[in-house]
Amino acid sequence: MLEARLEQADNFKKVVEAIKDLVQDCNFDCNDSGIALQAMDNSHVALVSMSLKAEAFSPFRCDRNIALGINLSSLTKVLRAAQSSDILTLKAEDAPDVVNFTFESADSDRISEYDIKLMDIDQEHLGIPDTEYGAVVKMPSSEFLRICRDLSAISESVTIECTKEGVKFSSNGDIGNGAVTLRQHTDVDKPDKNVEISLTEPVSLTFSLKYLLNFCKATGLSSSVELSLSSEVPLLVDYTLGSNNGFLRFYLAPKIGDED
Amino acid sequence: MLEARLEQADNFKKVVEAIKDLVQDCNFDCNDSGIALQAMDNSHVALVSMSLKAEAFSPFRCDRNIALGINLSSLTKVLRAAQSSDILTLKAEDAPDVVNFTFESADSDRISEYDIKLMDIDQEHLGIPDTEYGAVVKMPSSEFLRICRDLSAISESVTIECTKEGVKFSSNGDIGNGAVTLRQHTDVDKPDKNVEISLTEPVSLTFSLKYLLNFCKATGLSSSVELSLSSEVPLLVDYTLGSNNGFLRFYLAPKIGDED
DNA sequence: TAGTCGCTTG
DNA sequence: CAAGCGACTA
Repeated sequence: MLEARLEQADNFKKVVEAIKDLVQDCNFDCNDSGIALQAMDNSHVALVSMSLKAEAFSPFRCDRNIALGINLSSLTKVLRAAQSSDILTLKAEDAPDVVNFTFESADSDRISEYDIKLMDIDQEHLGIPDTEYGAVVKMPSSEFLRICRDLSAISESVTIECTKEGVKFSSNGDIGNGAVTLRQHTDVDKPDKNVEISLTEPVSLTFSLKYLLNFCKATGLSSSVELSLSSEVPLLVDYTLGSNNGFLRFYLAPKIGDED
Repeated sequence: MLEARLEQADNFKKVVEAIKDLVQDCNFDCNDSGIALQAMDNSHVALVSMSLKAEAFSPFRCDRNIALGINLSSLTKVLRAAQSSDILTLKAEDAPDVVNFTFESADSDRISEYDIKLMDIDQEHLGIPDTEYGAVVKMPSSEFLRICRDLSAISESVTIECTKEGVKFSSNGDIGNGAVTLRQHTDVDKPDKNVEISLTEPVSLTFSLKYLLNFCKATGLSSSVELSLSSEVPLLVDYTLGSNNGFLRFYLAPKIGDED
């Protein structure tokens, strides 16, 4: 059986909120090391990969590997019933029909319990190659959100250009053009504001802002985000969850004809 | 003649907003003790009973008993013209064709006046038996709203089960099941958050969430709500208006086949 | 289907 | 105290 208790229901809510617009149904793969999820988005352009390590929970118990096939829209409905400071406990039998979510208010005077029916989902298991990226940019997640939002007023797509000078996000559209350039900088006092660039090769790739904005729903999960780019390889947008208790990663194939 | 002056138009607005979706036309029965209203909802499943005591007004004058038959949708339109902090005055002759609403801004710089035509409405007077309920639950009205909302994501109906341990709201639906349990608790520091249960007999009854959600439009009128239940008797959902100046009560017949 | 209002969260 | 998200209304 599976039993996983999370002190802050909020974290799980945010993870689900961040992926529910990309994926309809997916398996939550549970084993003794934690809970993981991998899925292509509905239009097969983006890929989501999430991991919540066992250490994120206390306690965490999972006797056998089980795949919980859940409809994310049902899950969202249920999670809406959780106050953010509630304690969330996830339970399932070894060959389950349902997964059980329990939300307890901190003072335990209110207990909500929900069962969600499970579904069989074809496990199109997606090997994600371990790529050596030409450029890795670490920046504040709020900054990334801001840039995607601002540039989406200009165009549907953004070109991310990484050189040793910095990273440049630019869009060209009908009303004009826009570009935001970040230079690498580190400040020990405000590590959250750091922009760090590791470059082995300059890159310039173009992506759909609609998807990037979707990924940005994970902003609340981590103060920083890591963008990894290489030519002709999907962009990796990586949010590391607090205390390194897991991650939420999005992959997005570049647009082919470059500029819009 | 009738003349009733209410310091806060807002309260009257909220009362009307809370019932306008249940009832199309109804009589406002005015006499020297105040203004009252009773009506079945359009589908004859729910009953609304409102009372605004004379003390809620200052001044209040009503020489003869009069029934003001008003179309609630017209009334709503007129009341929308009132700012929430306006002073509302309601006037009618003894054998009136119209009822007059006057809204004055607090500083009296703005006076709006509306006449609504009255209609003859068959006074199907509804004796509401004075029931001794098996269970009475007093809880924060916002909590009740929250529960009805959450569970309506699961099903059309909710079963309310009252035992000496607490009160349990549960729903079964296609995507799964949900239940919220509240234990009795009182905290003198936060009386608004109290959950108080008076039980003479355990009860379990099922109701339509659509109607309950409708009743919840009265949430803004009172920080707490009282649910009274007995087997095979309509549920009473009771919002006491501020300073005990009246009430807004809803009655809803239980669903027969219990579970959905 | 779009805009407004209220509620909840950070 | 301000912003974002969700619900309800027109």
